[in-house]
Amino acid sequence: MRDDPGYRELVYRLVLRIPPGRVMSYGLVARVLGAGYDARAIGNIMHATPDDGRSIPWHRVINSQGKCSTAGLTLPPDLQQRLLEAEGIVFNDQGRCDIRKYVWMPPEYEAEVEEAQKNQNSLFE
DNA sequence: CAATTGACTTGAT
DNA sequence: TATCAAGCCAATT
Repeated sequence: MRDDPGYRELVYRLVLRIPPGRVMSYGLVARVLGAGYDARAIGNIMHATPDDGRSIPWHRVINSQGKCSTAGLTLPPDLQQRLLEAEGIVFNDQGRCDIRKYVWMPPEYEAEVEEAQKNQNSLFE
Protein backbone atom coordinates (compact mmCIF):
# COMPACT_ATOMS: atom_id res chain seq x y z
CA MET A 1 0.00 0.00 0.00
CA ARG A 2 1.11 3.53 -0.54
CA ASP A 3 0.85 4.34 3.13
CA ASP A 4 3.19 1.50 3.96
CA PRO A 5 6.47 3.12 4.97
CA GLY A 6 8.17 0.22 3.27
CA TYR A 7 6.79 1.19 -0.10
CA ARG A 8 9.75 3.30 -1.06
CA GLU A 9 12.08 1.17 1.00
CA LEU A 10 11.55 -1.73 -1.40
CA VAL A 11 12.54 0.49 -4.30
CA TYR A 12 15.70 1.59 -2.58
CA ARG A 13 16.63 -1.97 -1.63
CA LEU A 14 16.27 -3.12 -5.23
CA VAL A 15 18.23 -0.23 -6.66
CA LEU A 16 20.98 -0.87 -4.14
CA ARG A 17 21.27 -4.41 -5.53
CA ILE A 18 22.04 -3.22 -9.05
CA PRO A 19 25.72 -4.02 -9.65
CA PRO A 20 28.10 -1.41 -11.09
CA GLY A 21 28.14 -1.35 -14.87
CA ARG A 22 24.54 -2.54 -14.99
CA VAL A 23 21.27 -0.64 -15.21
CA MET A 24 17.52 -1.01 -14.80
CA SER A 25 14.72 1.02 -16.30
CA TYR A 26 12.06 2.71 -14.18
CA GLY A 27 9.37 0.49 -15.63
CA LEU A 28 11.41 -2.61 -14.98
CA VAL A 29 11.91 -1.71 -11.35
CA ALA A 30 8.17 -1.21 -11.09
CA ARG A 31 7.51 -4.57 -12.71
CA VAL A 32 9.86 -6.46 -10.44
CA LEU A 33 8.34 -4.92 -7.34
CA GLY A 34 4.87 -5.86 -8.50
CA ALA A 35 1.42 -4.36 -8.69
CA GLY A 36 0.99 -0.93 -7.22
CA TYR A 37 4.24 0.28 -8.66
CA ASP A 38 4.57 2.30 -11.83
CA ALA A 39 7.43 3.62 -13.92
CA ARG A 40 6.45 7.18 -13.23
CA ALA A 41 6.13 6.48 -9.54
CA ILE A 42 9.63 5.06 -9.49
CA GLY A 43 10.96 8.16 -11.20
CA ASN A 44 9.25 10.33 -8.69
CA ILE A 45 10.54 8.23 -5.82
CA MET A 46 14.08 8.38 -7.10
CA HIS A 47 13.81 12.12 -7.40
CA ALA A 48 12.64 12.31 -3.82
CA THR A 49 15.29 9.89 -2.64
CA PRO A 50 16.57 10.91 0.74
CA ASP A 51 20.29 10.48 0.48
CA ASP A 52 20.34 9.14 3.99
CA GLY A 53 23.84 7.85 3.90
CA ARG A 54 23.14 4.74 1.89
CA SER A 55 24.39 6.31 -1.34
CA ILE A 56 21.62 4.97 -3.48
CA PRO A 57 22.94 4.44 -7.03
CA TRP A 58 20.09 6.32 -8.69
CA HIS A 59 22.20 6.77 -11.80
CA ARG A 60 21.81 3.07 -12.58
CA VAL A 61 18.14 3.65 -13.24
CA ILE A 62 17.44 5.06 -16.71
CA ASN A 63 14.48 5.12 -19.06
CA SER A 64 13.41 2.29 -21.33
CA GLN A 65 15.14 3.78 -24.34
CA GLY A 66 18.54 3.56 -22.72
CA LYS A 67 18.67 7.29 -22.18
CA CYS A 68 19.09 9.40 -19.09
CA SER A 69 15.91 11.38 -18.59
CA THR A 70 17.22 13.86 -16.13
CA ALA A 71 15.65 16.86 -17.83
CA GLY A 72 14.75 19.88 -15.82
CA LEU A 73 16.77 18.96 -12.81
CA THR A 74 19.17 20.98 -10.79
CA LEU A 75 21.80 18.43 -11.67
CA PRO A 76 24.18 18.72 -14.60
CA PRO A 77 22.39 17.20 -17.63
CA ASP A 78 25.23 14.83 -18.37
CA LEU A 79 26.01 13.80 -14.82
CA GLN A 80 24.13 10.52 -14.95
CA GLN A 81 25.66 9.51 -18.25
CA ARG A 82 29.13 10.32 -17.01
CA LEU A 83 28.63 8.24 -13.87
CA LEU A 84 27.55 5.28 -15.97
CA GLU A 85 30.38 5.69 -18.43
CA ALA A 86 32.71 5.61 -15.47
CA GLU A 87 31.32 2.15 -14.76
CA GLY A 88 32.01 0.97 -18.27
CA ILE A 89 28.72 1.64 -20.00
CA VAL A 90 29.07 2.97 -23.52
CA PHE A 91 26.72 5.60 -24.92
CA ASN A 92 26.32 6.42 -28.58
CA ASP A 93 26.17 9.83 -30.22
CA GLN A 94 22.54 10.25 -29.32
CA GLY A 95 23.24 9.71 -25.64
CA ARG A 96 21.76 6.24 -25.68
CA CYS A 97 23.16 2.96 -24.47
CA ASP A 98 22.19 -0.62 -25.32
CA ILE A 99 19.91 -1.30 -22.39
CA ARG A 100 19.35 -4.85 -23.57
CA LYS A 101 23.01 -5.46 -23.05
CA TYR A 102 23.47 -3.71 -19.72
CA VAL A 103 20.13 -4.38 -18.06
CA TRP A 104 20.20 -6.22 -14.75
CA MET A 105 17.53 -8.28 -13.08
CA PRO A 106 17.49 -10.07 -9.74
CA PRO A 107 18.83 -13.64 -10.08
CA GLU A 108 15.35 -15.07 -9.71
CA TYR A 109 14.39 -13.37 -12.97
CA GLU A 110 17.32 -14.44 -15.11
CA ALA A 111 15.30 -17.06 -16.93
CA GLU A 112 12.80 -14.42 -17.98
CA VAL A 113 15.57 -12.13 -19.14
CA GLU A 114 17.02 -14.78 -21.44
CA GLU A 115 13.65 -15.64 -22.86
CA ALA A 116 12.89 -12.00 -23.45
CA GLN A 117 16.22 -11.46 -25.18
CA LYS A 118 15.52 -14.44 -27.40
CA ASN A 119 12.02 -13.32 -28.29
CA GLN A 120 13.01 -9.65 -28.30
CA ASN A 121 10.20 -8.84 -25.95
CA SER A 122 9.92 -5.45 -24.37
CA LEU A 123 10.84 -6.73 -20.95
CA PHE A 124 13.28 -3.94 -20.40
CA GLU A 125 10.86 -1.09 -20.24
C1' DC B 1 -8.14 17.37 0.70
C1' DA B 2 -8.11 18.73 -4.53
C1' DA B 3 -5.22 20.08 -8.27
C1' DT B 4 -0.86 20.04 -10.49
C1' DT B 5 3.56 18.20 -11.85
C1' DG B 6 6.90 14.91 -13.26
C1' DA B 7 14.15 11.32 -13.00
C1' DC B 8 7.98 7.05 -17.35
C1' DT B 9 6.00 3.70 -20.86
C1' DT B 10 3.18 2.24 -24.57
C1' DG B 11 0.66 2.21 -28.57
C1' DA B 12 -1.16 4.85 -32.48
C1' DT B 13 -0.10 8.23 -36.42
C1' DT C 1 12.46 6.65 -36.82
C1' DA C 2 9.91 10.75 -34.78
C1' DT C 3 5.64 12.82 -32.55
C1' DC C 4 1.51 12.66 -29.89
C1' DA C 5 -1.89 11.28 -26.58
C1' DA C 6 -3.40 8.57 -22.92
C1' DG C 7 -2.65 5.94 -18.64
C1' DC C 8 -0.56 5.39 -14.09
C1' DC C 9 1.21 6.61 -9.35
C1' DA C 10 3.70 9.45 -5.97
C1' DA C 11 5.23 13.93 -4.34
C1' DT C 12 4.34 18.70 -3.97
C1' DT C 13 1.42 22.88 -3.64
